[in-house]
Amino acid sequence: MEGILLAAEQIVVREDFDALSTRAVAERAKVPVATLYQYFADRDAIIAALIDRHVSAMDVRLTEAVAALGTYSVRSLAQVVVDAYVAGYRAHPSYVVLWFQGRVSADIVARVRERTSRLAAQFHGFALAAGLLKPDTDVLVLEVAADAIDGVLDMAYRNDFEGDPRVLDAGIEMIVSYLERHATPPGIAGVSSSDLAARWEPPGE
Amino acid sequence: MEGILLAAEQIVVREDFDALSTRAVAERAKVPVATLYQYFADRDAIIAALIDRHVSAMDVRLTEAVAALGTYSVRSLAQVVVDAYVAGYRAHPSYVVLWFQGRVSADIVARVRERTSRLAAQFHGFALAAGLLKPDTDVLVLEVAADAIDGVLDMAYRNDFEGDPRVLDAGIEMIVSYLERHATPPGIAGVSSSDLAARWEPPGE
Amino acid sequence: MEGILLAAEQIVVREDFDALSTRAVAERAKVPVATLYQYFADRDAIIAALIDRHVSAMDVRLTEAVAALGTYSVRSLAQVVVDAYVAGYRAHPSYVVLWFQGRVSADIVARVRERTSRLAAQFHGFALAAGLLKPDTDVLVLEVAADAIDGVLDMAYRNDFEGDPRVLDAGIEMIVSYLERHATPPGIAGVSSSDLAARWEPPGE
Amino acid sequence: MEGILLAAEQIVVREDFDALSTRAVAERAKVPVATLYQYFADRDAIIAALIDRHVSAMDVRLTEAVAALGTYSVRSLAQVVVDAYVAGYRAHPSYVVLWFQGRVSADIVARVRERTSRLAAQFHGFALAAGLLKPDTDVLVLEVAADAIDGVLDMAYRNDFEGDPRVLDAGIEMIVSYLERHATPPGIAGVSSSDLAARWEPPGE
DNA sequence: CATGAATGAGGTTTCATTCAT
DNA sequence: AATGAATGAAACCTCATTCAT
Repeated sequence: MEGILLAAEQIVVREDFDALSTRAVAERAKVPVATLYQYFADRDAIIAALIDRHVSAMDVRLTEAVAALGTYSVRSLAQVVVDAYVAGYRAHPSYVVLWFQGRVSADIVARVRERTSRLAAQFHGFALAAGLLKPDTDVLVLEVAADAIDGVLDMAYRNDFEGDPRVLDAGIEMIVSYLERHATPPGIAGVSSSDLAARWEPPGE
Repeated sequence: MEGILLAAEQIVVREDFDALSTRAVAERAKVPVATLYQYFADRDAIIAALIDRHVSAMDVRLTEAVAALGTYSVRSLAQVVVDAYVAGYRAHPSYVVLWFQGRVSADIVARVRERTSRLAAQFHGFALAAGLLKPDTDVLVLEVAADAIDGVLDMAYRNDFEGDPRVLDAGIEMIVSYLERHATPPGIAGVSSSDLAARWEPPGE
Repeated sequence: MEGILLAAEQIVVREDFDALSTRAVAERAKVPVATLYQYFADRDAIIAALIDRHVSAMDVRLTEAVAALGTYSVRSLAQVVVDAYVAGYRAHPSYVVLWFQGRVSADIVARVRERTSRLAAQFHGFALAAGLLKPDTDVLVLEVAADAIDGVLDMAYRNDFEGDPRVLDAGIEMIVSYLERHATPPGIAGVSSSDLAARWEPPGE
Repeated sequence: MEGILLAAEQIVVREDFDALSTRAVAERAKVPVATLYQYFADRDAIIAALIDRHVSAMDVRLTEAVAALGTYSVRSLAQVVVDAYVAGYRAHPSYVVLWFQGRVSADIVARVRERTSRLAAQFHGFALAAGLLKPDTDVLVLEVAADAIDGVLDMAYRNDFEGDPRVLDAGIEMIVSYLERHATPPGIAGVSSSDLAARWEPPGE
């Protein structure tokens, strides 16, 4: 079962998403196709499991990276998020393909969207409590920003398997400029972690 | 041959991109499958032809929309580009699917990228001649912006078949803020078309 | 094990005979598939057990119904047999499917045939002893009649899940007309149960 | 395409109906499986084509046999119908399996039923015009009789691949006794073909 | 006695493409 | 130029059964 997911990941990274067929996974994992169906209801379930892994790993990375920040500002938050993704993609190149091409069934799309909303809500709560965003800032702003980060990463990785750094930098610029419209002066200038009014909480399941 | 492309477009818009099989196209066009191969080398060639149509139509729209502007600024340019795309998608819903899911073969990807570069170069030439961007602005800036617009549209249409207007607005905001970093004061404030130092030239084939 | 057979029955009645897979049975019985093989040699053995249940239940019904008759004639016997089956099918709709589609392996076919012969012999012995059929009537006549009743029921239930009453009535008419060719005058006119020369014996296992 | 149907027939007669898989047909016909789908929409279409052949051949046999009768009575009609089927089954043993196990999809069931109705109507029209059945005889009687003949044949062939002649004879007895209840005296005694008031017409499509 | 895990064999269907006519 | 016919390859999935634990 571990082996199956590993094989699926390897296929995705060495070939492309469309190559992720049950046959190919089975062959690479060196198990009969029927064995796949012991662990996964169908092909979509394999993709979903892969994406879930990705999401979990990314959430851990993100949480830790944010917690480790020395200075909190909308810029440093945007930067740290993008950096976490980039680090994650570097460690597991399959994530790039999975994340941007794997939203294949309605079920998976819904799960990814739900997760984006959860993240946005978490950042919204934190940024407001910490005084980085104006008190009347709508959650929507963070949802759009989250989507934008997703889009920037898509752009950066679409044509460049390593993630085009110019696109990444430009993307961060764009997002920061958008967020700063809703930021407080400290949210723009930055607040030292020791002066922070709120604690960053890891997301619960 | 016209009929074949028409059929292909209808399939893409009524079903989805994966439904664009040679058999489906032939059936809808009411020609035998073998006949497709008289006009197109293979399935990818059909997709490429479809995308070429899209690109041509969009380029015409874009060119005309830019030429018709009353006031030129980086903001009005960004806005008019996004508007042109939105209008194009509204007129031909198949474009949404084609554009964001049709980049299927390396050949097609290369063509799309080449076209983005061409557009970016054109805008770069115009904006510099018209004094909207600082003279030392690199073409890169406009390529990144062009990619960003593409990404914003992708975001806006990914989850919402009509194009999420909030995402579109936020996206324009982001792009404008990025471009204004490289803009001249008139590029920010806007220049009346009658005072324009340069002419906007339609792109040649 | 009771649960397994119950599950199998439910599947047959809610879906159809082809849905009676080991997996489906195990799932519905909430036991692992492997556990089925503790109680049954293979899939056919489950079907056979199901049919055996059906046969036993039907035999009990039949025996009691015949024993309860007030007047004995070939007509009343044919009628009571068909009625007993119809009542059985009404009580256990799974029997319809099982009986007419369940003869799947040579083993099961042989068992069903053996049972038909047994029933025919029993009726033959009784009818002769009771003076309802001419003394020289061959067992064959009753075997054919038994098969005919089976056929009539098949006909009646093949197209109509409730059993087409017109077909049932016509079928009884046909069988009676056939049996009356071999019947004695009392076998046609009917004999009161109190005047009966022979006792109806329940079939032994 | 001829070869495909031939192969399908051979499989049905040498193995059984469940062995009629696309793979098996293709193998025996020595064509790739994909070729089947050039001529048949799916597996059911193959079965349907087989049954259609059967029906057509049987209808021809039936029509000719009835037309060749010297004496017309309900008995001779019942006999000739059963004889025609028996001769058909002898010539093409696959028909037995097809006819009694091939009614697998709703579509096929409907077609078979429609054909039975057509035949019944045809016999009804003829027998009334020829004065063999009482003028007020309902079509229903002939539909039930047609079903009964079907049932008798099923019985006769179910356990005996050659068709048990005792069952066939007994079956004819049953059907005749049923039909004679609705027959006119000439319908019972028989009418010479030269004295017949009506002509037997082949069924049109 | 119970069962998680594994699996070989097979099921139906679709695909893009070629080629002789 | 047009096309009917053919097809190799692959897609996803289900099945009954075994066996080591």
